[in-house]
Parts: sequence; structure tokens; C-alpha cells
Amino acid sequence: MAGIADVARAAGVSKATASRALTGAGYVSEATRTRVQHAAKELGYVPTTSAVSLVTGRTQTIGVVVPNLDRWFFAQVLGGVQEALLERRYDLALYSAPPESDARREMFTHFLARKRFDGVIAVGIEPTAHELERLVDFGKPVVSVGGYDAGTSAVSIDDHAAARIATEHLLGLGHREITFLGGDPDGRQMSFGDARRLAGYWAAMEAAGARGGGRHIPSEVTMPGGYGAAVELLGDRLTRPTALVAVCDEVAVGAIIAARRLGIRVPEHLSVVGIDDHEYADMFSLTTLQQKPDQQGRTAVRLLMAQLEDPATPGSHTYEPSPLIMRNSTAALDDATSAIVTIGR
Amino acid sequence: MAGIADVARAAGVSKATASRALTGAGYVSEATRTRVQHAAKELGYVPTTSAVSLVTGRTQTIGVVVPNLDRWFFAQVLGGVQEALLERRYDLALYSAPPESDARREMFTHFLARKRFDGVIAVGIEPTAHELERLVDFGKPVVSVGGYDAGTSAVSIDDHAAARIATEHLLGLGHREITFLGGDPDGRQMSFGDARRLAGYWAAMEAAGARGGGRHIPSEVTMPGGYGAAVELLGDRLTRPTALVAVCDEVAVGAIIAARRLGIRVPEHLSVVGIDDHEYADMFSLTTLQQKPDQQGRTAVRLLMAQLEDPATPGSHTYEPSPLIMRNSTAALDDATSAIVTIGR
DNA sequence: TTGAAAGCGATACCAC
DNA sequence: GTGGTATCGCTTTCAA
Repeated sequence: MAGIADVARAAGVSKATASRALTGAGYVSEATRTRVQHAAKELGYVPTTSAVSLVTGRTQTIGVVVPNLDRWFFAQVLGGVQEALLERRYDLALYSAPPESDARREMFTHFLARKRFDGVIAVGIEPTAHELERLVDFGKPVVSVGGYDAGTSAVSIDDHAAARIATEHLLGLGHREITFLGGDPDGRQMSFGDARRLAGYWAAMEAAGARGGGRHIPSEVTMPGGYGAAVELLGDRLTRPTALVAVCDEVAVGAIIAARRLGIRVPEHLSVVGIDDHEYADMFSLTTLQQKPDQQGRTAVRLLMAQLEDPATPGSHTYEPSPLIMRNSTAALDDATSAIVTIGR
Repeated sequence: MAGIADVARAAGVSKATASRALTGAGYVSEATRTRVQHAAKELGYVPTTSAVSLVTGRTQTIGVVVPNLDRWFFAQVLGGVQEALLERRYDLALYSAPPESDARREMFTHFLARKRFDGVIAVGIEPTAHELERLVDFGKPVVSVGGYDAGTSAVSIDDHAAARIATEHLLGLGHREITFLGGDPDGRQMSFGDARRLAGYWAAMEAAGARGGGRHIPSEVTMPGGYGAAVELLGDRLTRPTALVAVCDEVAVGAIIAARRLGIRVPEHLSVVGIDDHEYADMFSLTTLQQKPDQQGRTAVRLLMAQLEDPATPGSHTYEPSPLIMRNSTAALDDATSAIVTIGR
């Protein structure tokens, strides 16, 4: 529990000098600096953060807001943010709460007001008007990841393009009956990014004049959600599409499992494309558009730090790449597939 | 940015009285109390945490240490902890870093020293001797979840019993060739809980005189890990067991997927039991031993709060229940199964 | 029941 | 370069 006063005494200098020597701000002779540092180490001195915060106004803490922890994307982003923050010796205050929940409201009304952090990273969140307002008059830098871009800095993939490319890949293989799988049942709760994906899908379908073959089947955005929806969708041979664009890999994998159980072979009888490159993608040979959420987390931290150092830094939306990873879940719509589908009709 | 001085002025009282009225400590007349509270609300007053911490010594923050974020168990625990903390208006400082990593070392040497939190919840962690030492001389209460019980308070299921029950279930169905699937390849890194499960499995096998039919196949403790290991294990018809106890549901599900791909029917040709009751368990009809990590997280918070209120509270290990959930991934070893296995031999 | 004043542990300004 | 000192915003004796 040694304080800076102890360090100063041990080094035979004043508190002021000790502080300067330790923080590196201001002039200190090389000799005293080393002497003070030595004393500090000797005594195991660690500055009391609350005291530092009180006087400097900086907390060395970043607040991170996530809707939940059990979806791959969020967990990955959080991991990346954590790493990047750790490197910079920043603490991470976690606030996870689903949109529209009491906990979420509580968070916004209570915690954000506590000016406890120097900045906020909001993951996959489309804030409500009220939340947005609070975030803004919070007066500290905000960076959003994979979500709504509220005029603040943001980082995400180009969701619209990703889904478009996925769809075009399928169209290029000759598919016309392509269903978009996943996204919240009652559209309202569909996350911002997911909605953009759906839009990208429709854009591609329309551009190819295949609007008629398109359909959106909602589902919870989880593997079981994708599984359940796919069982229903694929169970009916009459209306079954020849290809699927899934809102994300978790849903895609659920669909593949459903297809297998129904005796529908992927990719021979059904092509599936996902978005994410989830850790499960490989074991299902899933063709997908890759994104690296942990990288996005790191980028978000970088953006935030830039604004912290120079508040004048303009907000910017960084789009991370999302390349197509070809595996083995898609195939050309050949005669065999057509035949099978036709027979069903 | 209203401070308590502003509130006091607005209410026509001194800072001292305002503080008492707001914190609820000390005598204040009912009249002034409401007047102060009103003024505070009016001005949108929020106490500056660093100032409060500086004088009270309490940070209203709990540090949570997890090995990583993308395993179901950890994410669930973290979610439960977050909720319970939020209710109590505590902040959650997240420290996730894999054991033996630089980040992990950094965490322990640097962050824990920052006396930034009132207590620590360590999830699924078997601290090294050095880490343990730091955690202890950190001098603040520590509660561990699902991991090593360092004489501090702890909460977990009875891993040994869970695996034993799972194994006995299989033995009761007539199986003798039962393999334990999962756990780190080179035993050393096997988590404390996982090691206990393996021990419980062996205990049951031995008690049934079936030691000879037992085997431990290591694998990464993930779905792809279980998948990969199961493909190898089940691919060889000569040595294939008739039943599997998986270290957790993720591994169990990976094994089921592998079995299906190999044309091995579950449960007709292969019985599988998991541990967890993961959100995927249902869609695979997985029989498993249920645990509720989020509850464990909540319990951990309760234990911690008790110690915070009264440091004399003795540490205690709370065991949460882990009931057997019967679904449809296990079946009696009947003639059919035996026949199939025999043919293979 | 209330108010004045003394810290909590650091930083930062201003003389020296 | 270095040392006194005011200060950050609040809680908490101690008197009144």
C-alpha cells in the first residue's frame, strides 16, 4: 500500500518530482528519474487509479456494450477488443444486455452517466433514439462495430456487398430458386447488419431478374434457429429452393444439418452459402464470406484511441474486407439437381 | 456535470447534508432528504466514481477473469455474472486471457495490482502458484466458478459425480465398451473440471469392473475438436466403442455429427452422453447432464457480495445440481448393436 | 439534525 | 530541474 509520498521519501525527492519521474511528464534529471523508479519498484508502488482519475479526468477504462455474449460474432469482437485494450493497459468495462430489456435501459440511464470510462465501443447495436441521445451527450468518443453507424466512428464489413456476392455466386452457378435464410421473424428486431445483408441479397436477385425465385425465411439467428427453419423449408419438396444464402454461418450450418437429416445432399442437391467463416465452417465444408470480428474489435480500439488522443479526429466508417472462401457447399445447378427438384414438383 | 456542491446549493443545504441524504448514511430529516433527492434528480446529478472510490476505498467494480470468450460455458457464466452485478449496480471489469499466455501474465502482474475492484470472480481457472499468490495477497475476496477451489469460495457442479452418473447410465444400458471423449491432448492443460470428469468416468468404469472397456481419447474441447476425434475413433470398426461419454456437449455434438457422416446411427449403433445441456443439445436429442452456468455466475456474485458485506464470512464451496436430462441419444446395448459391432470385428 | 473542515492519493501549476 | 501547494469531488469526523 505504498503511496507516492513513500516513494518520494525513499528517493529523497518531493511528491511532485516523484510524480513527474513516474509519469514521464515534465523535466526530471536522468539521475533522479532512475532513483525514483527504483524506489517505486522497490516498494511495489502502484498508483491508485481513482486518485489519478480524479485529477486527470481519465479513467483508463473503455466501456463495451454488447447485446449478448453467446453469439460468435459478439464474443469474437469482444475478444479482439479485450486484447487490444490490454496491450494499451486499458481496462474493459463490460455491459451486455439485449436490446429492449430492462437491463439495457438500466445500463443506459445509470451506467453511462457514471462517466466511468474514456470512451465506448458499441457492438452490433442499433441504439434507440433515446440511447443514441445519451451516448452523444455522454460527450466521449463512441465507436460502433458491425452495427449502426450513428455518425460516430464505425467499423464493419460491407454487409450489403457480402450478401450480394454470396447471392451472385449462387446465381453464377445457375441457381434461380434461392432463399435467404435467417433474420428475426418480425423484421423489426432484425439487426442492422442482418437487414443490410437481406437487402444485398434482394439487390442481387433483382439485378439477375430472379426476383421471382427469391424468398426470405426468417429464423432465430442461431444454429438451432437455422436448423428449425430449414427443416420446414426443405421438408416440402414442392417448394424447396435449390440454394440458400444464410444470414450467417451459424444459420447456414443449422441448415446443412437439417438437409443431411432430410437426406438432401449438400452441395449436390442443395447449395448453401454463409457469411462469417465461423469456426464451424470448415468442418461443414461451408463456402462463406469471411469476416474477422476480432480484427474489427482491434480496429475499433485503434479508432477510439485516435479520438482519445486527438478529439478533433473526424469519425470515419472503416469497412473491413470480406473475401469469398470457397469450400464445398455450393455446386452448379446441373441436370441432376434440376431433375431431383423437378421430380419433386 | 453537476457536482454535489450544486445539488447542495439548489437544496439549500451543505455538501455534507446533501451527501448524507443521497447515500443514506447518517441522520437527515425526512424533509431535507426529499428536497435534496429532488434537487439531485433535477440537476441530473451522478456522483463521480473516482471521487467516491478515493474516499471510500470501494470501487463498485468486480473483476472477472476468464480463459476465453468463445466457449459456451464461459460465455454463459459471464452473462450470469453480468446480470447479477448489474442488479446490484456493480461494474464488471473483464479480463480474458488464455492460461500461460503473455496477456495472462500481464493481467496478473499489472491489473490485479491496480486495486481497481472490490473483488474477483475467476472462471474456470486453475491459477498457477504464482497467480494464486497474487490473487491472495491482492487481499480482496475471490470466488471461483467451475474451476479450481483455492480455499476461497467456489461454485461449480460436482464434475466427478456428473461424469460418473453419465457413465453409469451407459453401463446400466448394458454398454461395456465406453470411451471418454475430449480433454486436452497432453493432459497438462486439461482444465480442472474436465480432469474431474475424466476421473468420475474412470471411477464408474472401475466400479463396474469395466475398466478394460474404457479409453480416453483426447480432443480439443470444441465441436470441431469432438468431430475430428470421433471421426478417427469411430472410423475404425474394429476398435469402435458402443458408447461415448463426452467431456461436454460441444464435443458430444461433434461426435454425433461425425457418427452420422459415417453412417453410424445414434442411438441405435452408438450411444452418446454429454455434460452441459448446451443450447444445441435439444436439436441433437442429446442425453446429457444439465448444468446452468449462468446460475453459477449469479451464485458466485451472491457469494462475493456476502464476503464484501462481511469479510469474516467463511469461504464455501457451493455445488450446483446437475440432473440427468434424458433425450434420445442413448439406447440399451441390444442384440442389434452387438451384432453390428461383432460383424465389424 | 446540520455545517465546517479535514482528508482520500495523486497531478499540475507556478515559483524558485 | 525541483519543491510547495492548490485541486479533483466526494465522504466523514467533529462541533455546534
